[in-house]
Amino acid sequence: MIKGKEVTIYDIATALDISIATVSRALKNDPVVSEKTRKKIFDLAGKMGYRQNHFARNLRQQQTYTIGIMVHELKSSFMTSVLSGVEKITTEAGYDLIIAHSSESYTKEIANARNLFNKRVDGLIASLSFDTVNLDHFKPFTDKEVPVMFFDRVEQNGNNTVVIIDNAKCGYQATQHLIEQGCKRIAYVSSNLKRNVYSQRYKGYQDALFDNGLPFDESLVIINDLSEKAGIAAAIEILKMNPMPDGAFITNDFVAAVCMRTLKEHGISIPGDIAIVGFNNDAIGKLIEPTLTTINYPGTDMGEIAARNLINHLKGISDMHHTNTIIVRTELIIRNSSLKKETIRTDV
Amino acid sequence: MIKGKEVTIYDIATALDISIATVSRALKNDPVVSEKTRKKIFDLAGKMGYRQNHFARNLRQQQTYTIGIMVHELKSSFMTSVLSGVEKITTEAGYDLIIAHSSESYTKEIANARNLFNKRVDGLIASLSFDTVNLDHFKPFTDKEVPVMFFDRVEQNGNNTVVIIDNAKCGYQATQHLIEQGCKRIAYVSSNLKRNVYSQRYKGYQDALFDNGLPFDESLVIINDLSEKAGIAAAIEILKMNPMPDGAFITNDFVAAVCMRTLKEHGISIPGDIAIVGFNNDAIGKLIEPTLTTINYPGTDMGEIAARNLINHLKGISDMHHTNTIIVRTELIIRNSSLKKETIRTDV
DNA sequence: TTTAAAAATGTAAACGATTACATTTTTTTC
DNA sequence: GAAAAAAATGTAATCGTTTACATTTTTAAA
Repeated sequence: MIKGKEVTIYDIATALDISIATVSRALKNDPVVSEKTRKKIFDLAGKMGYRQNHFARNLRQQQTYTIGIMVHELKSSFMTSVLSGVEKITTEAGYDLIIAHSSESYTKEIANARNLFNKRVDGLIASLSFDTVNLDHFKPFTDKEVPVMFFDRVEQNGNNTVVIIDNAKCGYQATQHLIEQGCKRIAYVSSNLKRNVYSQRYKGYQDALFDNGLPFDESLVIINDLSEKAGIAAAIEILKMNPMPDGAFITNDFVAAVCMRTLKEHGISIPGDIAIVGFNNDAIGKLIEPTLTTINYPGTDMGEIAARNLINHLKGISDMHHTNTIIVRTELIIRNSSLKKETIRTDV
Repeated sequence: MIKGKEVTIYDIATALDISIATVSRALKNDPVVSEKTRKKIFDLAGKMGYRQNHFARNLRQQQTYTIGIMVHELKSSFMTSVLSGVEKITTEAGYDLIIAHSSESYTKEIANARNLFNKRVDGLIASLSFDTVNLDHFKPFTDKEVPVMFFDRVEQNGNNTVVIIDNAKCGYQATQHLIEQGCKRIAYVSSNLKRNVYSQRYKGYQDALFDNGLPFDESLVIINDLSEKAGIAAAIEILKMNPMPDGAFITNDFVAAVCMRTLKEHGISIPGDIAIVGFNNDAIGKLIEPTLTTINYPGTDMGEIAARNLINHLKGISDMHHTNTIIVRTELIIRNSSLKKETIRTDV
């Protein structure tokens, strides 16, 4: 069956002298058709090179079998992990995936939402951009009852279903660890506090200080974006602090790595002069020197969980709206950038 | 127009008491409809919240406005760059993108090809897996005249259209650079030589040795995959070589970084004892110590070029088949891992 | 004003599946 | 062996566009 016109159920029906209805039913494994004809149809379909026309099916069924995913960027290892988790589940379930990224721009995010809405995705998975101010652009989806699953960067006040990690706990853990290493003045380097991930880590940081009887000093807080430039700037600022902090919790591994490089260039020793904890468990953490203590952030799991819940909802297996918040487990990975007290580790 | 049934061109036609044909034409900006009615139709469509049904259109037009991209993995910064380049172009042109990745498995690649074929993508962009042995699984596409654009890892013997870099030249440049730094025994660490990217770099390596009157020594060649384990293994092998090489061309930045880490753990100084050149210009190159000399690999450009050519072909603007090979420019980025002679650089 | 040409609009048949409902065939029951 | 029940198959409408071809309306030419 090389080249030429596409094979349709009409062709199969004609060849077998039966009706298209039976062919259609057989191909869907509808138990109502007899085993004998089912086999005949499958055999011929295979031989003729039949492939289902999804457009005809989707048009008729008013479903797209497509799910959209909106992310703020594609280039971090966290996001590619999420993506591959989502892709795994959606592919298994026979759904297509449309990926839209906003490059952290609110305007672009709105455009993406509109685009995916017009493409009529059956469901949506989304993580918010840096400067997203509200969720109005998701209203068309909820109005049309298209389920939306938020992950990582979310807005928790509404009654959205979200998949997140416990950012406050992680922030607390990271800070607590630095304190245990003897740090007394701990800087907090992070991003836009409008986003839950950063504000919650901030809260954890503050709580840990408080619980350990350490003063909170706002001049130790540096807020910027996630660029290389921001990492360098943070280092410069840290160098200027007087007295210099003896610890820093930097909520992104890449920024932490850049920051560390700049500090080292200025003769600062890590962790000797300043102990550092990052966030995300990017691959770089094990390659830079010293190796970076960080929070492991299970991207693949988050992606799988978000996708699985969405699809189960679509298939009517379970109702997403009953589960409001899913929290994924994390862990502190201790490496050398924070170990003021203990011996060098090369095992993690 | 919240909730309820979807607005169709029938609704618009009825409301305006004109025919659906005119509505359809107006919405496509067919110049045959008068400016006056066009405006009326657009206004009402906006007001009623009309959105085109792509399934009806695609069914009728026998086009999917979807292009597929097959990659061997998603997690490298090179591949995400390619992806974002492709995505940019396809989105602008109104095409959807379906991403399929094979995790370097030939079997999975075949399955992905079949899947995308059944989804009836209008065009395909592909980079081959590690152990792909032939291109038979792309035959259905060529049979149905679905254009296929290969990039990076390609098979050049057929008459495929390919977007690549000049791997031989890059290999030559990297090796030449090491030689200029005084290296006499240069190891070559790479992957499966079945893939053009690695075999061509190998050729460049050999040619550079030859042109400089250096002997080619097969015992200096290490072939493995791209994993962390492979990087460590390569370092161990290098350490065992006697005499140890004074330079190494490692055709992947991540592997190079891991290898360097292991070498340093064994007390080897870089570039003092051994100078190293990587490949890809990953972000890690600027963060590890010493910073990594590498070949800049323009992922975004490759993605954009592949996508643009494919789409121009689909739109009939140009014929892909006239252009067989597109070579994208690259450059050697010299950093500290290879500088035996010159002074430390912090500027690149 | 009539007529020819050009511009605008309309009619109706695809595109390829799904599925409610109708009909036929087969099996079971008495 | 007839009637009833169950199983299998068929008929035809439907999903929302696009577009070849037909028709009407407007404009230009004579």
